[in-house]
Amino acid sequence: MKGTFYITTPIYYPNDIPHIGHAYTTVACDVLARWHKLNGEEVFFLTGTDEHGRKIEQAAEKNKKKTMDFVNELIPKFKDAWQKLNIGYSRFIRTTEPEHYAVVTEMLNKSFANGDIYLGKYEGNYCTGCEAYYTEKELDDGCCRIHKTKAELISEETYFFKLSAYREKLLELYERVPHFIMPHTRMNEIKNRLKEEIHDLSISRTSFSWGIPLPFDNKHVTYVWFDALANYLTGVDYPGENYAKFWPAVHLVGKDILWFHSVIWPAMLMSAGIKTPRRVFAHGWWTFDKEKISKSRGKVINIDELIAIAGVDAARYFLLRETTFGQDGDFSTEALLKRRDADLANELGNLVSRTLTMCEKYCEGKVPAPGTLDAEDKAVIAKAQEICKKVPEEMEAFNLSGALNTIWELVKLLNQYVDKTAPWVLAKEGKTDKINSVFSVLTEAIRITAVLVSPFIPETGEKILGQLGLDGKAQLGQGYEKLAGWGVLAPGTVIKKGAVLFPKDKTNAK
RNA sequence: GCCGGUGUAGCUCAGUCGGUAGAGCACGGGAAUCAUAAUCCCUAGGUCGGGGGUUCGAGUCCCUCCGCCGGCACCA
Repeated sequence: MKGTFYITTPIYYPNDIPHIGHAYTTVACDVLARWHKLNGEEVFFLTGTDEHGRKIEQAAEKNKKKTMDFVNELIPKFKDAWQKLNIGYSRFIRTTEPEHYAVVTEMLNKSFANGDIYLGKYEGNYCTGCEAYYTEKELDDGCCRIHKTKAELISEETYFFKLSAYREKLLELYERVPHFIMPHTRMNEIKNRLKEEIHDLSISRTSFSWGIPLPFDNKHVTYVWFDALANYLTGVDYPGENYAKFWPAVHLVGKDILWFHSVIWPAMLMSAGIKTPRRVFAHGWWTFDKEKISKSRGKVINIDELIAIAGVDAARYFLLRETTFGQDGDFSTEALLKRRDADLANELGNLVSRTLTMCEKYCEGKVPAPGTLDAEDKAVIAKAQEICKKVPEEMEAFNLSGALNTIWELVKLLNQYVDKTAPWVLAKEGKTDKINSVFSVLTEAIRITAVLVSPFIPETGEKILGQLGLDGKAQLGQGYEKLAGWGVLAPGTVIKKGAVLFPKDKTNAK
Protein backbone atom coordinates (compact mmCIF):
# COMPACT_ATOMS: atom_id res chain seq x y z
CA MET A 1 0.00 0.00 0.00
CA LYS A 2 1.18 3.45 -0.91
CA GLY A 3 -0.60 5.44 1.75
CA THR A 4 -4.16 6.54 2.17
CA PHE A 5 -6.48 9.09 0.66
CA TYR A 6 -9.65 10.39 2.25
CA ILE A 7 -11.97 12.58 0.19
CA THR A 8 -15.40 13.98 0.95
CA THR A 9 -18.31 15.68 -0.74
CA PRO A 10 -20.39 18.04 1.35
CA ILE A 11 -23.42 16.36 2.85
CA TYR A 12 -26.43 17.34 0.84
CA TYR A 13 -29.69 18.69 2.09
CA PRO A 14 -32.16 15.89 1.33
CA ASN A 15 -35.02 18.25 0.69
CA ASP A 16 -33.40 19.12 -2.66
CA ILE A 17 -33.68 17.05 -5.76
CA PRO A 18 -30.22 15.86 -6.79
CA HIS A 19 -29.21 18.01 -9.73
CA ILE A 20 -26.19 18.89 -11.81
CA GLY A 21 -24.60 20.84 -8.96
CA HIS A 22 -24.66 17.86 -6.63
CA ALA A 23 -23.55 15.64 -9.48
CA TYR A 24 -20.56 17.83 -10.25
CA THR A 25 -19.06 17.73 -6.78
CA THR A 26 -19.79 14.06 -6.40
CA VAL A 27 -18.40 13.02 -9.78
CA ALA A 28 -15.25 15.07 -9.22
CA CYS A 29 -14.73 13.33 -5.88
CA ASP A 30 -15.35 9.99 -7.50
CA VAL A 31 -12.74 10.70 -10.17
CA LEU A 32 -10.16 11.67 -7.56
CA ALA A 33 -11.03 8.66 -5.45
CA ARG A 34 -10.69 6.33 -8.44
CA TRP A 35 -7.45 7.99 -9.43
CA HIS A 36 -5.87 7.46 -6.04
CA LYS A 37 -7.12 3.91 -5.98
CA LEU A 38 -5.57 3.36 -9.38
CA ASN A 39 -2.41 4.79 -7.95
CA GLY A 40 -2.37 2.02 -5.38
CA GLU A 41 -3.52 4.01 -2.37
CA GLU A 42 -6.12 2.92 0.11
CA VAL A 43 -9.05 5.26 -0.46
CA PHE A 44 -11.99 6.33 1.63
CA PHE A 45 -14.65 8.34 -0.17
CA LEU A 46 -17.45 9.85 1.89
CA THR A 47 -20.73 11.39 0.83
CA GLY A 48 -24.08 11.68 2.55
CA THR A 49 -26.92 13.86 3.73
CA ASP A 50 -27.45 16.61 6.26
CA GLU A 51 -30.77 15.80 7.82
CA HIS A 52 -31.27 18.11 10.78
CA GLY A 53 -32.63 21.61 11.07
CA ARG A 54 -35.70 23.70 10.97
CA LYS A 55 -36.38 23.37 7.27
CA ILE A 56 -36.56 19.60 7.39
CA GLU A 57 -38.68 19.71 10.52
CA GLN A 58 -41.14 22.06 8.84
CA ALA A 59 -41.22 20.16 5.58
CA ALA A 60 -42.08 17.01 7.50
CA GLU A 61 -44.87 18.80 9.33
CA LYS A 62 -46.24 20.08 6.08
CA ASN A 63 -46.30 16.52 4.75
CA LYS A 64 -47.88 15.33 8.01
CA LYS A 65 -45.13 12.84 8.63
CA LYS A 66 -42.85 12.02 11.49
CA THR A 67 -39.62 13.83 10.82
CA MET A 68 -37.54 10.67 10.77
CA ASP A 69 -39.96 8.87 8.45
CA PHE A 70 -40.05 11.87 6.18
CA VAL A 71 -36.26 12.00 5.94
CA ASN A 72 -35.96 8.28 5.40
CA GLU A 73 -38.11 8.58 2.31
CA LEU A 74 -35.85 11.24 0.82
CA ILE A 75 -32.59 9.34 1.01
CA PRO A 76 -33.11 6.75 -1.76
CA LYS A 77 -33.30 9.58 -4.28
CA PHE A 78 -29.69 10.43 -3.56
CA LYS A 79 -28.38 6.92 -3.34
CA ASP A 80 -30.14 6.14 -6.58
CA ALA A 81 -28.63 9.15 -8.31
CA TRP A 82 -25.13 8.17 -7.25
CA GLN A 83 -25.59 4.64 -8.38
CA LYS A 84 -26.71 5.81 -11.79
CA LEU A 85 -23.71 8.08 -12.07
CA ASN A 86 -21.40 5.22 -11.19
CA ILE A 87 -20.20 6.80 -7.96
CA GLY A 88 -18.15 4.39 -5.90
CA TYR A 89 -18.41 5.93 -2.44
CA SER A 90 -17.10 4.08 0.60
CA ARG A 91 -19.82 5.26 2.93
CA PHE A 92 -23.04 7.23 2.74
CA ILE A 93 -23.32 9.11 6.00
CA ARG A 94 -26.52 10.48 7.50
CA THR A 95 -26.37 13.00 10.30
CA THR A 96 -29.28 11.24 11.97
CA GLU A 97 -27.14 8.18 12.69
CA PRO A 98 -26.51 7.49 16.39
CA GLU A 99 -22.75 7.34 15.77
CA HIS A 100 -22.91 10.89 14.55
CA TYR A 101 -24.66 12.07 17.71
CA ALA A 102 -21.80 10.67 19.70
CA VAL A 103 -19.14 12.44 17.62
CA VAL A 104 -20.90 15.79 17.68
CA THR A 105 -21.44 15.50 21.41
CA GLU A 106 -17.80 14.73 21.98
CA MET A 107 -16.62 17.65 19.87
CA LEU A 108 -18.94 20.02 21.67
CA ASN A 109 -17.77 18.75 25.03
CA LYS A 110 -14.13 19.21 24.08
CA SER A 111 -14.64 22.75 22.86
CA PHE A 112 -16.72 23.58 25.87
CA ALA A 113 -14.06 22.22 28.19
CA ASN A 114 -11.50 24.38 26.37
CA GLY A 115 -13.53 27.45 27.11
CA ASP A 116 -14.27 28.04 23.42
CA ILE A 117 -18.03 27.90 23.89
CA TYR A 118 -19.96 30.43 25.93
CA LEU A 119 -23.55 31.50 26.42
CA GLY A 120 -24.51 34.78 24.81
CA LYS A 121 -27.21 36.56 22.92
CA TYR A 122 -27.80 36.30 19.23
CA GLU A 123 -29.39 39.29 17.63
CA GLY A 124 -30.79 39.17 14.15
CA ASN A 125 -33.59 39.91 11.75
CA TYR A 126 -36.24 37.40 12.53
CA CYS A 127 -39.25 36.53 10.40
CA THR A 128 -42.02 35.17 12.59
CA GLY A 129 -43.68 33.53 9.60
CA CYS A 130 -40.57 31.53 8.77
CA GLU A 131 -39.42 31.25 12.36
CA ALA A 132 -35.94 31.99 11.10
CA TYR A 133 -33.23 34.60 11.07
CA TYR A 134 -32.16 36.22 7.87
CA THR A 135 -29.16 38.28 6.87
CA GLU A 136 -29.62 41.74 5.39
CA LYS A 137 -28.87 40.30 1.99
CA GLU A 138 -31.64 37.77 2.19
CA LEU A 139 -34.24 40.42 2.89
CA ASP A 140 -35.85 42.76 0.40
CA ASP A 141 -35.86 46.16 1.99
CA GLY A 142 -36.02 44.53 5.40
CA CYS A 143 -38.88 42.25 4.40
CA CYS A 144 -38.99 38.48 4.20
CA ARG A 145 -39.22 37.29 0.60
CA ILE A 146 -41.73 34.58 1.37
CA HIS A 147 -44.09 36.41 3.69
CA LYS A 148 -43.40 39.95 2.49
CA THR A 149 -43.54 41.08 6.07
CA LYS A 150 -41.03 43.19 7.93
CA ALA A 151 -38.44 41.12 9.78
CA GLU A 152 -38.12 41.99 13.45
CA LEU A 153 -34.85 42.65 15.16
CA ILE A 154 -34.93 40.28 18.09
CA SER A 155 -32.43 38.52 20.25
CA GLU A 156 -32.32 35.12 21.82
CA GLU A 157 -30.03 33.20 24.06
CA THR A 158 -27.60 31.00 22.20
CA TYR A 159 -24.21 29.47 22.66
CA PHE A 160 -21.29 30.91 20.75
CA PHE A 161 -18.10 29.37 19.50
CA LYS A 162 -15.04 31.60 19.84
CA LEU A 163 -14.20 31.68 16.16
CA SER A 164 -12.50 35.04 16.62
CA ALA A 165 -9.88 33.41 18.84
CA TYR A 166 -8.67 31.34 15.87
CA ARG A 167 -8.06 34.11 13.38
CA GLU A 168 -4.28 34.12 13.84
CA LYS A 169 -4.03 30.36 13.99
CA LEU A 170 -5.96 30.02 10.75
CA LEU A 171 -3.68 32.49 9.02
CA GLU A 172 -0.72 30.50 10.28
CA LEU A 173 -2.30 27.33 8.95
CA TYR A 174 -2.60 28.87 5.49
CA GLU A 175 1.04 29.89 5.61
CA ARG A 176 2.17 26.50 6.78
CA VAL A 177 0.14 24.57 4.19
CA PRO A 178 0.46 26.55 0.97
CA HIS A 179 -2.17 24.60 -0.93
CA PHE A 180 -4.59 24.29 1.95
CA ILE A 181 -7.22 26.25 0.04
CA MET A 182 -7.43 25.79 -3.69
CA PRO A 183 -7.63 27.27 -6.24
CA HIS A 184 -5.13 29.92 -5.26
CA THR A 185 -7.45 32.89 -5.81
CA ARG A 186 -9.84 31.45 -3.24
CA MET A 187 -7.01 31.28 -0.74
CA ASN A 188 -6.46 34.99 -1.24
CA GLU A 189 -10.12 35.77 -0.75
CA ILE A 190 -10.22 33.93 2.53
CA LYS A 191 -6.97 35.43 3.74
CA ASN A 192 -8.18 38.92 2.99
CA ARG A 193 -11.40 38.35 4.78
CA LEU A 194 -9.51 37.05 7.80
CA LYS A 195 -7.33 40.10 7.95
CA GLU A 196 -10.36 41.92 9.21
CA GLU A 197 -12.12 41.17 12.42
CA ILE A 198 -14.33 38.10 12.51
CA HIS A 199 -17.29 37.39 14.71
CA ASP A 200 -17.94 34.49 16.98
CA LEU A 201 -20.35 31.90 15.74
CA SER A 202 -23.77 31.11 17.08
CA ILE A 203 -23.88 27.34 17.38
CA SER A 204 -27.21 26.57 19.00
CA ARG A 205 -30.92 27.24 18.61
CA THR A 206 -33.94 26.97 20.80
CA SER A 207 -36.48 27.65 18.06
CA PHE A 208 -36.60 24.09 16.75
CA SER A 209 -35.88 20.70 18.17
CA TRP A 210 -34.91 18.50 15.20
CA GLY A 211 -31.23 18.17 15.93
CA ILE A 212 -28.62 17.14 18.44
CA PRO A 213 -29.05 18.60 21.94
CA LEU A 214 -26.08 20.41 23.43
CA PRO A 215 -24.58 18.05 25.99
CA PHE A 216 -24.09 20.83 28.50
CA ASP A 217 -27.51 22.44 28.05
CA ASN A 218 -30.21 20.35 26.46
CA LYS A 219 -32.65 23.21 26.10
CA HIS A 220 -30.50 24.03 23.08
CA VAL A 221 -30.17 22.15 19.83
CA THR A 222 -26.93 22.17 17.85
CA TYR A 223 -27.14 24.56 14.94
CA VAL A 224 -25.61 23.50 11.61
CA TRP A 225 -21.89 23.94 12.16
CA PHE A 226 -20.97 21.40 14.78
CA ASP A 227 -23.60 19.06 13.43
CA ALA A 228 -23.02 19.13 9.69
CA LEU A 229 -19.26 19.61 9.52
CA ALA A 230 -18.52 16.90 12.05
CA ASN A 231 -19.85 14.33 9.59
CA TYR A 232 -16.37 14.16 8.11
CA LEU A 233 -15.13 12.70 11.39
CA THR A 234 -18.06 10.38 11.88
CA GLY A 235 -17.52 9.15 8.36
CA VAL A 236 -14.25 7.54 9.39
CA ASP A 237 -15.55 6.39 12.78
CA TYR A 238 -13.76 9.00 14.84
CA PRO A 239 -11.87 8.21 17.02
CA GLY A 240 -11.57 4.64 15.75
CA GLU A 241 -9.30 2.75 13.40
CA ASN A 242 -10.51 4.29 10.18
CA TYR A 243 -9.95 7.71 11.63
CA ALA A 244 -6.40 6.81 12.57
CA LYS A 245 -5.84 5.45 9.10
CA PHE A 246 -7.51 8.04 6.90
CA TRP A 247 -7.71 11.39 8.65
CA PRO A 248 -7.05 14.19 7.64
CA ALA A 249 -9.47 14.52 4.75
CA VAL A 250 -9.51 16.38 1.47
CA HIS A 251 -12.75 18.34 1.21
CA LEU A 252 -14.19 19.13 -2.18
CA VAL A 253 -16.85 21.81 -1.98
CA GLY A 254 -18.70 24.39 -4.04
CA LYS A 255 -17.36 27.89 -3.76
CA ASP A 256 -20.43 28.98 -1.79
CA ILE A 257 -19.49 26.92 1.22
CA LEU A 258 -15.75 27.48 1.16
CA TRP A 259 -15.83 29.75 4.20
CA PHE A 260 -17.41 27.04 6.31
CA HIS A 261 -14.84 24.49 5.30
CA SER A 262 -11.71 26.57 5.31
CA VAL A 263 -12.38 28.78 8.33
CA ILE A 264 -15.10 27.49 10.63
CA TRP A 265 -14.29 23.83 10.31
CA PRO A 266 -10.52 24.04 10.88
CA ALA A 267 -11.15 26.32 13.87
CA MET A 268 -13.55 23.79 15.34
CA LEU A 269 -10.99 21.06 14.86
CA MET A 270 -8.23 23.10 16.44
CA SER A 271 -10.47 23.73 19.39
CA ALA A 272 -11.16 20.03 19.77
CA GLY A 273 -7.49 19.19 19.38
CA ILE A 274 -7.96 17.36 16.10
CA LYS A 275 -5.73 17.69 13.03
CA THR A 276 -6.95 20.13 10.42
CA PRO A 277 -7.96 18.86 6.94
CA ARG A 278 -5.38 18.16 4.30
CA ARG A 279 -6.92 20.41 1.70
CA VAL A 280 -10.10 22.24 0.80
CA PHE A 281 -10.82 22.65 -2.87
CA ALA A 282 -13.62 24.94 -4.03
CA HIS A 283 -15.03 24.35 -7.48
CA GLY A 284 -17.19 26.71 -9.51
CA TRP A 285 -20.83 26.69 -10.45
CA TRP A 286 -22.68 25.66 -13.56
CA THR A 287 -25.05 27.88 -15.39
CA PHE A 288 -27.71 26.33 -17.56
CA ASP A 289 -27.94 27.80 -21.06
CA LYS A 290 -25.99 30.76 -19.70
CA GLU A 291 -28.52 31.38 -16.97
CA LYS A 292 -28.19 30.89 -13.27
CA ILE A 293 -29.55 27.58 -12.10
CA SER A 294 -32.95 28.24 -10.64
CA LYS A 295 -35.59 25.83 -9.56
CA SER A 296 -38.42 28.31 -9.81
CA ARG A 297 -37.65 29.16 -13.44
CA GLY A 298 -37.08 25.56 -14.45
CA LYS A 299 -33.42 26.19 -15.05
CA VAL A 300 -32.33 22.99 -13.36
CA ILE A 301 -31.15 19.75 -14.77
CA ASN A 302 -31.63 16.76 -12.53
CA ILE A 303 -29.51 13.66 -12.70
CA ASP A 304 -31.88 11.51 -14.71
CA GLU A 305 -32.11 14.20 -17.35
CA LEU A 306 -28.36 14.66 -17.37
CA ILE A 307 -27.73 10.98 -17.99
CA ALA A 308 -30.51 10.65 -20.53
CA ILE A 309 -28.87 13.08 -22.94
CA ALA A 310 -25.82 11.05 -23.87
CA GLY A 311 -25.19 8.43 -21.21
CA VAL A 312 -23.33 8.32 -17.94
CA ASP A 313 -19.78 8.51 -19.18
CA ALA A 314 -20.50 11.35 -21.56
CA ALA A 315 -22.05 13.28 -18.68
CA ARG A 316 -19.11 12.62 -16.39
CA TYR A 317 -16.67 13.51 -19.14
CA PHE A 318 -18.48 16.72 -20.00
CA LEU A 319 -18.59 17.97 -16.42
CA LEU A 320 -14.86 17.62 -16.00
CA ARG A 321 -13.65 18.53 -19.47
CA GLU A 322 -15.83 21.45 -20.45
CA THR A 323 -14.52 23.88 -17.87
CA THR A 324 -11.21 24.40 -16.12
CA PHE A 325 -11.67 22.73 -12.76
CA GLY A 326 -12.31 25.44 -10.19
CA GLN A 327 -13.98 27.88 -12.57
CA ASP A 328 -17.62 28.30 -13.47
CA GLY A 329 -19.02 26.57 -16.51
CA ASP A 330 -22.06 26.62 -18.70
CA PHE A 331 -24.13 23.54 -19.30
CA SER A 332 -26.26 23.01 -22.37
CA THR A 333 -27.56 19.93 -24.11
CA GLU A 334 -25.85 21.02 -27.32
CA ALA A 335 -22.50 21.45 -25.64
CA LEU A 336 -22.77 18.04 -24.01
CA LEU A 337 -23.68 16.36 -27.29
CA LYS A 338 -20.85 18.13 -29.03
CA ARG A 339 -18.36 16.83 -26.48
CA ARG A 340 -19.77 13.35 -26.77
CA ASP A 341 -19.62 13.37 -30.55
CA ALA A 342 -16.33 15.15 -31.10
CA ASP A 343 -14.15 13.94 -28.25
CA LEU A 344 -15.65 10.63 -27.25
CA ALA A 345 -17.19 9.20 -30.41
CA ASN A 346 -15.04 10.67 -33.17
CA GLU A 347 -11.67 10.81 -31.51
CA LEU A 348 -11.57 8.16 -28.82
CA GLY A 349 -14.30 5.76 -29.89
CA ASN A 350 -13.38 5.83 -33.52
CA LEU A 351 -9.70 5.37 -32.73
CA VAL A 352 -10.48 2.17 -30.89
CA SER A 353 -12.85 1.09 -33.60
CA ARG A 354 -10.52 1.65 -36.57
CA THR A 355 -7.55 0.14 -34.76
CA LEU A 356 -9.31 -3.03 -33.76
CA THR A 357 -10.92 -3.51 -37.15
CA MET A 358 -7.54 -3.33 -38.84
CA CYS A 359 -5.97 -5.47 -36.18
CA GLU A 360 -8.51 -8.13 -37.04
CA LYS A 361 -7.86 -7.76 -40.73
CA TYR A 362 -4.10 -7.45 -40.79
CA CYS A 363 -2.96 -9.20 -37.61
CA GLU A 364 -5.35 -12.15 -37.36
CA GLY A 365 -7.17 -10.49 -34.48
CA LYS A 366 -4.21 -10.74 -32.15
CA VAL A 367 -1.89 -8.24 -30.58
CA PRO A 368 1.24 -8.62 -32.71
CA ALA A 369 4.81 -8.71 -31.49
CA PRO A 370 6.45 -5.51 -32.69
CA GLY A 371 8.68 -5.56 -35.75
CA THR A 372 11.67 -3.27 -35.99
CA LEU A 373 10.65 0.02 -34.43
CA ASP A 374 11.53 3.10 -36.45
CA ALA A 375 11.63 6.72 -35.39
CA GLU A 376 7.94 7.42 -35.84
CA ASP A 377 6.97 4.39 -33.76
CA LYS A 378 9.39 5.36 -31.06
CA ALA A 379 8.08 8.92 -31.02
CA VAL A 380 4.62 7.64 -30.16
CA ILE A 381 5.98 5.47 -27.37
CA ALA A 382 7.96 8.39 -25.98
CA LYS A 383 4.91 10.64 -26.03
CA ALA A 384 2.79 8.04 -24.29
CA GLN A 385 5.39 7.70 -21.58
CA GLU A 386 5.60 11.45 -21.18
CA ILE A 387 1.85 11.70 -20.76
CA CYS A 388 1.89 8.94 -18.18
CA LYS A 389 4.16 11.15 -16.11
CA LYS A 390 2.26 14.36 -16.68
CA VAL A 391 -1.22 13.14 -15.81
CA PRO A 392 -0.35 12.22 -12.19
CA GLU A 393 1.11 15.67 -11.68
CA GLU A 394 -2.10 17.24 -12.84
CA MET A 395 -4.24 14.97 -10.73
CA GLU A 396 -2.10 15.83 -7.73
CA ALA A 397 -2.88 19.51 -8.38
CA PHE A 398 -6.59 18.66 -8.79
CA ASN A 399 -6.40 19.91 -12.34
CA LEU A 400 -8.93 17.43 -13.64
CA SER A 401 -9.69 19.27 -16.87
CA GLY A 402 -5.98 19.63 -17.49
CA ALA A 403 -5.49 15.90 -17.06
CA LEU A 404 -8.17 15.21 -19.65
CA ASN A 405 -6.59 17.66 -22.04
CA THR A 406 -3.30 15.88 -21.64
CA ILE A 407 -4.85 12.46 -22.18
CA TRP A 408 -6.47 13.73 -25.34
CA GLU A 409 -3.10 14.81 -26.66
CA LEU A 410 -2.34 11.12 -26.80
CA VAL A 411 -5.66 10.27 -28.40
CA LYS A 412 -5.05 12.85 -31.10
CA LEU A 413 -1.50 11.70 -31.64
CA LEU A 414 -2.68 8.14 -32.16
CA ASN A 415 -5.16 9.17 -34.82
CA GLN A 416 -2.38 11.06 -36.56
CA TYR A 417 -0.14 8.03 -36.28
CA VAL A 418 -2.76 5.86 -37.95
CA ASP A 419 -3.06 8.30 -40.83
CA LYS A 420 0.66 8.74 -41.21
CA THR A 421 1.48 5.06 -41.19
CA ALA A 422 -1.58 4.16 -43.31
CA PRO A 423 -1.70 0.46 -42.42
CA TRP A 424 -4.10 -0.24 -45.33
CA VAL A 425 -1.30 0.79 -47.69
CA LEU A 426 1.26 -1.25 -45.76
CA ALA A 427 -1.05 -4.22 -46.11
CA LYS A 428 -1.23 -3.87 -49.88
CA GLU A 429 2.52 -3.60 -50.01
CA GLY A 430 2.92 -6.62 -47.78
CA LYS A 431 5.04 -4.82 -45.21
CA THR A 432 4.20 -7.10 -42.31
CA ASP A 433 7.15 -6.07 -40.17
CA LYS A 434 5.94 -2.45 -40.07
CA ILE A 435 2.32 -3.51 -39.68
CA ASN A 436 3.26 -5.50 -36.61
CA SER A 437 5.05 -2.52 -35.16
CA VAL A 438 2.14 -0.20 -35.83
CA PHE A 439 -0.47 -2.40 -34.20
CA SER A 440 1.79 -3.31 -31.35
CA VAL A 441 2.25 0.39 -30.65
CA LEU A 442 -1.41 1.25 -31.18
CA THR A 443 -2.90 -1.46 -29.01
CA GLU A 444 -0.46 -0.74 -26.21
CA ALA A 445 -1.02 3.01 -26.42
CA ILE A 446 -4.77 2.47 -26.40
CA ARG A 447 -4.40 0.26 -23.34
CA ILE A 448 -2.61 3.12 -21.62
CA THR A 449 -5.30 5.56 -22.73
CA ALA A 450 -7.95 3.28 -21.27
CA VAL A 451 -6.09 3.22 -17.96
CA LEU A 452 -5.68 6.98 -17.85
CA VAL A 453 -9.28 7.59 -18.75
CA SER A 454 -10.72 5.04 -16.33
CA PRO A 455 -11.13 7.31 -13.28
CA PHE A 456 -13.14 9.74 -15.41
CA ILE A 457 -15.21 7.35 -17.49
CA PRO A 458 -14.89 4.03 -15.71
CA GLU A 459 -17.33 2.13 -17.86
CA THR A 460 -15.52 3.11 -21.04
CA GLY A 461 -12.10 2.41 -19.58
CA GLU A 462 -13.11 -1.12 -18.73
CA LYS A 463 -14.83 -1.66 -22.05
CA ILE A 464 -11.72 -0.69 -23.96
CA LEU A 465 -9.53 -2.95 -21.88
CA GLY A 466 -12.05 -5.70 -22.53
CA GLN A 467 -11.85 -5.12 -26.27
CA LEU A 468 -8.10 -5.45 -26.02
CA GLY A 469 -8.65 -8.89 -24.60
CA LEU A 470 -7.99 -7.98 -20.99
CA ASP A 471 -10.06 -8.21 -17.86
CA GLY A 472 -10.69 -4.54 -17.17
CA LYS A 473 -11.42 -4.71 -13.47
CA ALA A 474 -8.52 -6.99 -12.70
CA GLN A 475 -6.18 -4.85 -14.79
CA LEU A 476 -6.99 -1.63 -12.99
CA GLY A 477 -6.14 -3.11 -9.63
CA GLN A 478 -2.51 -3.61 -10.54
CA GLY A 479 -1.17 -0.21 -9.60
CA TYR A 480 -0.32 2.74 -11.74
CA GLU A 481 3.40 2.11 -12.11
CA LYS A 482 2.83 -1.20 -13.74
CA LEU A 483 -0.13 -0.04 -15.80
CA ALA A 484 1.65 3.04 -17.08
CA GLY A 485 4.64 1.04 -18.21
CA TRP A 486 5.20 0.14 -21.84
CA GLY A 487 4.84 -3.44 -23.02
CA VAL A 488 2.15 -4.70 -20.66
CA LEU A 489 -0.17 -6.04 -23.32
CA ALA A 490 1.30 -9.39 -24.30
CA PRO A 491 1.75 -10.27 -27.99
CA GLY A 492 -0.69 -12.96 -28.99
CA THR A 493 -3.51 -11.59 -26.85
CA VAL A 494 -6.75 -12.13 -28.73
CA ILE A 495 -8.67 -8.88 -29.16
CA LYS A 496 -12.43 -8.76 -28.90
CA LYS A 497 -13.79 -5.89 -30.87
CA GLY A 498 -17.11 -5.07 -29.28
CA ALA A 499 -19.93 -2.65 -29.86
CA VAL A 500 -19.20 0.94 -30.79
CA LEU A 501 -18.29 2.85 -27.62
CA PHE A 502 -20.23 6.04 -28.19
CA PRO A 503 -22.97 5.65 -30.76
CA LYS A 504 -24.00 9.01 -32.08
CA ASP A 505 -27.23 8.20 -33.83
CA LYS A 506 -29.25 7.86 -30.66
CA THR A 507 -29.69 10.82 -28.41
CA ASN A 508 -30.60 8.46 -25.61
CA ALA A 509 -27.71 6.19 -24.86
CA LYS A 510 -29.52 4.30 -22.18
C1' G B 1 -18.08 51.20 -0.55
C1' C B 2 -13.84 47.87 0.58
C1' C B 3 -10.65 43.72 -1.28
C1' G B 4 -9.21 40.73 -5.42
C1' G B 5 -9.19 39.19 -10.44
C1' U B 6 -9.69 40.01 -15.49
C1' G B 7 -9.91 42.49 -20.57
C1' U B 8 -5.12 38.54 -26.30
C1' A B 9 -7.76 35.78 -33.49
C1' G B 10 -15.49 34.99 -34.62
C1' C B 11 -15.95 31.87 -29.73
C1' U B 12 -13.17 29.58 -25.21
C1' C B 13 -8.73 30.54 -23.50
C1' A B 14 -2.47 29.63 -23.16
C1' G B 15 1.30 33.01 -22.88
C1' U B 16 6.99 30.94 -18.05
C1' C B 17 12.87 35.02 -15.83
C1' G B 18 10.35 41.59 -20.42
C1' G B 19 13.05 40.32 -26.70
C1' U B 20 8.73 42.26 -31.98
C1' A B 21 2.05 36.74 -30.54
C1' G B 22 -0.01 30.80 -29.58
C1' A B 23 -3.75 26.39 -28.79
C1' G B 24 -8.67 24.29 -29.14
C1' C B 25 -13.40 25.04 -31.42
C1' A B 26 -16.02 27.36 -35.60
C1' C B 27 -15.19 28.77 -40.96
C1' G B 28 -12.73 27.77 -45.80
C1' G B 29 -9.56 24.55 -49.01
C1' G B 30 -7.27 19.81 -49.78
C1' A B 31 -5.80 14.41 -48.85
C1' A B 32 -7.16 9.70 -47.71
C1' U B 33 -10.70 5.49 -47.35
C1' C B 34 -8.91 1.41 -41.86
C1' A B 35 -13.11 3.42 -39.02
C1' U B 36 -19.13 5.52 -35.66
C1' A B 37 -19.22 10.23 -43.27
C1' A B 38 -15.14 9.16 -38.38
C1' U B 39 -9.65 10.82 -39.54
C1' C B 40 -5.43 13.68 -41.35
C1' C B 41 -3.07 18.12 -43.67
C1' C B 42 -3.13 23.47 -44.93
C1' U B 43 -5.29 28.33 -44.09
C1' A B 44 -5.55 33.10 -38.34
C1' G B 45 -1.90 39.08 -40.67
C1' G B 46 -5.40 40.01 -34.40
C1' U B 47 -3.61 48.60 -32.67
C1' C B 48 -2.58 41.78 -27.10
C1' G B 49 -9.28 47.29 -23.43
C1' G B 50 -7.66 53.18 -23.90
C1' G B 51 -3.73 56.53 -22.56
C1' G B 52 0.97 57.56 -20.32
C1' G B 53 5.76 55.88 -18.23
C1' U B 54 10.39 52.69 -17.32
C1' U B 55 13.63 50.14 -21.01
C1' C B 56 17.92 49.27 -26.51
C1' G B 57 13.24 46.46 -26.44
C1' A B 58 6.58 45.33 -22.89
C1' G B 59 0.32 41.18 -23.50
C1' U B 60 4.73 40.45 -20.15
C1' C B 61 6.99 45.79 -15.16
C1' C B 62 4.87 50.92 -13.15
C1' C B 63 0.86 54.80 -13.24
C1' U B 64 -3.93 56.13 -14.81
C1' C B 65 -8.76 55.72 -17.10
C1' C B 66 -12.70 52.47 -19.00
C1' G B 67 -15.32 47.70 -19.21
C1' C B 68 -16.43 42.94 -17.16
C1' C B 69 -16.26 39.26 -13.17
C1' G B 70 -15.62 37.38 -8.21
C1' G B 71 -15.45 37.91 -2.61
C1' C B 72 -17.20 40.81 1.50
C1' A B 73 -19.89 34.15 5.30
C1' C B 74 -24.32 32.44 10.99
C1' C B 75 -26.98 32.69 2.55
C1' A B 76 -28.60 24.71 6.88
